Order: sequence, then structure tokens, then C-alpha cells
Amino acid sequence: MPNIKKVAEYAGVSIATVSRVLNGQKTVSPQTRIKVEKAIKQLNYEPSILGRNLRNSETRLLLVLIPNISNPFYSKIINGIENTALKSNYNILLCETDSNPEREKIYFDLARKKMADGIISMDPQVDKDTLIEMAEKHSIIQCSEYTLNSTIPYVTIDNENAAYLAVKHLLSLGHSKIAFINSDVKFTYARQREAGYKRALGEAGIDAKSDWIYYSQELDFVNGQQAMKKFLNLDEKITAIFAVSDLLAIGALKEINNNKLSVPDDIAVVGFDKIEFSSMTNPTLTTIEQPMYKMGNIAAKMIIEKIHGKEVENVILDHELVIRESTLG
Amino acid sequence: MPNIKKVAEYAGVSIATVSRVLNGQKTVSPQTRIKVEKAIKQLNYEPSILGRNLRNSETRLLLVLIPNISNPFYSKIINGIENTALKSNYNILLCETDSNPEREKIYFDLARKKMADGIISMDPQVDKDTLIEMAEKHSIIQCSEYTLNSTIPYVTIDNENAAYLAVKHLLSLGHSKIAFINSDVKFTYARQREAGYKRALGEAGIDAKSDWIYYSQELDFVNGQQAMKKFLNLDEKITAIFAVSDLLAIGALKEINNNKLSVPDDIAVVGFDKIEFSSMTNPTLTTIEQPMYKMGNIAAKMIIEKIHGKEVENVILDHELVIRESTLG
DNA sequence: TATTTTACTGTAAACGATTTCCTGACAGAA
DNA sequence: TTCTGTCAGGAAATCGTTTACAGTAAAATA
Repeated sequence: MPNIKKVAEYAGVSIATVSRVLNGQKTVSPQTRIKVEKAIKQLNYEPSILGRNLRNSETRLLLVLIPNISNPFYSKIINGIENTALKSNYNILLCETDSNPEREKIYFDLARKKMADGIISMDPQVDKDTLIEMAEKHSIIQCSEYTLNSTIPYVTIDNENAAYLAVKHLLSLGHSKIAFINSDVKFTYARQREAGYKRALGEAGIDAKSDWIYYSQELDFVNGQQAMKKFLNLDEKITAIFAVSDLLAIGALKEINNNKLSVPDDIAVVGFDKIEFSSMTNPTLTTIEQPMYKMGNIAAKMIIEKIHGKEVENVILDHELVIRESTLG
Repeated sequence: MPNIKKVAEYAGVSIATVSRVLNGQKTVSPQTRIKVEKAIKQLNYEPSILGRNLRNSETRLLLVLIPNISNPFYSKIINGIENTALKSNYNILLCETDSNPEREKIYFDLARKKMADGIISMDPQVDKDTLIEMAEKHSIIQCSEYTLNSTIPYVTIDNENAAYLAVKHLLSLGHSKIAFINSDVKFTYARQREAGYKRALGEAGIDAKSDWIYYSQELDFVNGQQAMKKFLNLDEKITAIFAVSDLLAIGALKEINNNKLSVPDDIAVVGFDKIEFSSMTNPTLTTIEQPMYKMGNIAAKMIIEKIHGKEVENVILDHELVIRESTLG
């Protein structure tokens, strides 16, 4: 494999000159430039990033921490991150933590050892203390889920108002027995959405029964089904469901179908995220739309600015209620 | 930031000794080792991977080329790759090509510039000539989709027999007008599955009408719906569908529902991949199961062996027909 | 003509590790 | 006592770049 030295020898110039040509510096005479370019082509030379990385002490790699790549919610955000990052010549190292602290450690170590220039954390399960400690020496931002009372910049939506909006919609349809499939309240977003749910019910003069809230361990179909099973066993029949994720809502939908009940006639369902699947279910799912792609874009922009030493501000993006068949009629 | 030199000075030993401690070499006396370890802790030193990478000319990074991260089929494979890679201390750089040659170039360049040690290509759209050329100098393997008549090792399933199995199943249920939603025949798997489809029909004495095959540009819901629209407009009504991906099948399912037809009573549907969502549809989807996670495992093992200069053999994994509601009754 | 710019280009020092030699000390054998 | 072998640990080369600094010749200025 040819290196910069070989090219320099072949072209009859110094290493420095080759480097200058490589980096498009203008202080190289046209003739020399041509000579060097010829040598590069002749030798089929490709500059090694390893040398450059060491010299510049950067890798142009971004760590993206997610709990689970299979969740379509994250896929869209990653799309957004990737597109923006690529434009600034950054690549992303996708890190699936699987809610496993060991995994998390592997990835944080990667950053500690300077294998990455910055971290975008989307993992609600991330150990907050570690994150805050890491943030002292490294560039970190949080995307979607964030840590209250920390100085780590974040981009997210107004979870409380989004949940409020969803529940208001169900109330406006005449529902009063509205169940809520939440995730663990150790997550900021879960607490915020629960607050929105309760505020909406409260304003309507309904007090949320504890039976009406199901705390799900994971945000997937199976847990949605499980939640629904519980609700269907209640003495007092609920007539509507609001779930903090479309996957949960779709699981609930499935379970309702399995019990020969109809959505929305027997039970109305509202999800959260507007993942692609949510328009493919039968009936299609009413849901809160999060601008996931945009959130990814912004997250990437933020982390790159942070890496370059700029100050970055928190960003709250808009959400929207998308009304579809699961709450029609 | 402390470097190895600082640690050496602090511990009163040479750089070499610190490195030896770092790498767990046994030719260091216990006292010295302790001294060095103390210094490391005191200074809060983390060895930089950049230096090591340059010296060892490796990055322990694997490029994984996929067309689209949002497709759950790929998520599962990536899961498998990642778990196996991590065990060998490799990390994966996820590369979404988006079927965009420019993107593809960015990622291949990354490998050319030695930012990655090997490539796992899962992108059917990848430019075959480039891939073959790259394979001369770099470690590459293909996963799922592969290039016929090249020497690039691959792991995949027996697509023809899998399709044959699916269609046989429909035939055994009494169907004879079986449509096929394929993707572009420029893909190896598409040609192979079409061959399986035709072989099954042929053996049953049915000749596949060209109207019965729809060539989809992308493997997503929308295209499945589109395909189904075409089929529903045919004069001669088809009674069963076999689609080369679950997403297409689910799109078809949706369109059938939209037309107030019933699955499987009016039209039976078989998909391909057994993605998670395929058990959440109404009715649940009969599908061909691919061992996606395992395929990822094996792909990672193969590329790592290849990087280490070993010979690797192609692998063909088993598939299985999973019969569910969409072909019941 | 003498002096100062300007435009290139080369030299060599980083960057931060790993690893190949090499040396010195010490133990055991002759 | 001398020789040989083993072991711990140091010096320095190396990986492939970038870049500060210096140097030189030609052009511009006085």
C-alpha cells in the first residue's frame, strides 16, 4: 500500500507538498499540483484516515446510543441524524445498548478512548450519573429523552402537552373511561406524559383511577397486548386507550381484535409517534406525530456545534395529533 | 489530557513499560505493574485508540451497508451482527445507502481510507463492479443478497426453495390463481424466488400469467398496496398472493381490507421474512421465516475471519414456512 | 541597485500508542 | 571465578498524516 511518502518520492516533492495538495491548499503551484496528482493516480494512493485522525485528534465519528434498533421510532431519528452528519463529514456509530449497562460501558469507553468525537444519547435507560460525568469531558447531547436538572443540551417535544392533546381528543369524543399505557416513570417523558393525561382528565372532572394506568416494561407489541388484557379484565369497562407508543397501541389493538371487540366502536385507541406501521393497521391508528426525522437533523447539528466548542440551546419541537380510524365515529 | 508519556513519568518507568501493563503482558514485575496502575488511576488516564489504531493499522470497525435502516428485516440482522462483532471487540458503522450511489461512494471511500477493517454488504442495490473491485484489496462479505459468479463470500438462504415452499402451500390449499409480488429482477434473490414461484406453478400444471407478477420498486407498504390495486383490477380474479417481503404483503392485506374483501376467505396471503409486525396484523400473516439474527451472527463471524486472513466458506441457512391466519381455512 | 515582499517548497516536530532490539542484573552451572 | 541464560525494563523506530517554521528564488518596491 502506498503512503504519502511514496507519493512524494514518485512526484519528486516533499511530503508536506503532497499533504497540501491533498488538503486543497492554495499555496501550491499549478505544475507541482499536477505532478502530485499524477503520482497519486499512478500509485493508486488513498490517504489513510488513521494518520490524519491521530494528528488532528479527531475521528469524525458520532456515537448514537439507542436502546433498540428494531424500534421504528428510532430508525427515523437515525435517518435524520445520518443525513445531517454526513453533510458535515461525520459518520455515525450506532450503539444499541439493549438496556444493558455492560453494553453502555463499552460505548462510553469508546468515547473515553477518543474513538468518537461526540455522543447523541437517545437511551432513556442510560445511567444518568455516568452521562453527566461523561459530559464534563466530552461532547454530549440528548435526543427525545433527556435528564432533568442537568446541563446536557437536548432536543425533544413537549411531552406533557402532547399527551394532554391526545386525551383531550378522546374526551371530546365523549369518552370518560380512558386508560393509559405508560412506560416506567423513571423516564422523564413517561412522567411528563402521565402529567398531561392526568391534567386532561382532571380538567374534565374525572379522576384517573390507578387501575387505568399500566406501566409497561418495554415499548413493544407484546406489552401492549399484555396491558390490554389487564384492562379487559377490569370490572368497570374502559372505552378508550391512550398509549405512549404506537407499538404498544398496536399491541392493544391486536388484543381488542382477538377479543372480538371493535375499534373504535367498543374501544377507541390513540398511539404516539406516528411510525409507519400506524397507517397499516386495521383500523388505522390515531396518533401523536413527532417530527422524528427533524429531531435527528437537529440532534446532529447540535452535537457537531458542541464538538466545535459552540454553545448550544435546547430545542423543543412541535407535535401534532393525527386523527385516523381508531378514534373515528 | 494525560497520555502514555505522562503516565510513564509519573510512575517513573518508561513508555514501553506502561504499554506493557496496558496490554497485560506478563514481562512486568508485580511491583512495577502496581506502580503503573496507580499512576493510571491517579492521572485518570485513558489510552487513546487513535495511536493504537495507527500503529496497528486497524480500526476494529465494520462497515455494514444496508439500503434502509427502517426496514425491520435489516434491524434483526444488524442485531445479530452487532452482538457477534462486540464479542470480538469490533464495532459496526451502520451505512444506509438509500440506494444512492453517492452515499455508497462515501462509505466505500471510508474503507479505502482504512477507516474500517471490513465490509458486510446487505445492499442489493450495491454496484457490483465496485464491490468486486473493492474485494480485491479489502475484506468483504455479502449477507442475504449476493452477487452470482463472484468470489465474494456470502451467507444467505435458499431463496428458490423458500419461494417454492410458499407457493406449494397455497397450491395445497386449492388455490390456482396465485399472484406474485416480486421486486426488481436485477436482484439475485428476486430472480431466485421467481424461479421457485414458477417451478411450483409449473409442477401443478399451471402456467404463470405475466399479469400475475408485479415488480415492485421498493419493499414497503405502499408498493404492496399498489400491487394489490393492480391485481384487483384484473378480469380474472386471483385468489392468493405471495409477496417477497412481509411489508409488501401487509400493504396488500391493507388494500384487500380497504376493498371489503376478506383474508383468507377471498384472498390468501403469504409474506416473506417473518418480521415482528407480521404477527400483529389482522389477520396474522403466513410467512417464510428467515433466521435473520443468526444470519447476522454468521455474517459477523465470516467478516472477522476474513479480516484475519482466513478462508471463509459460503453459508446457506434454513428457512421455514410459518402458517398463520392469512392462509387458514 | 538594494531591500522588501511574495510565492512556493522543504525540514522536522508533533500526534499517541506498540514493538523490536538491546542492556544490565542476577541466578545457576561449570 | 567465569560463563551462560533468563528476566525486567529502557531507548528508539514506527505507523501516516499535518503543520509550524524556515529557506530560497523571483517579483515588487524604493
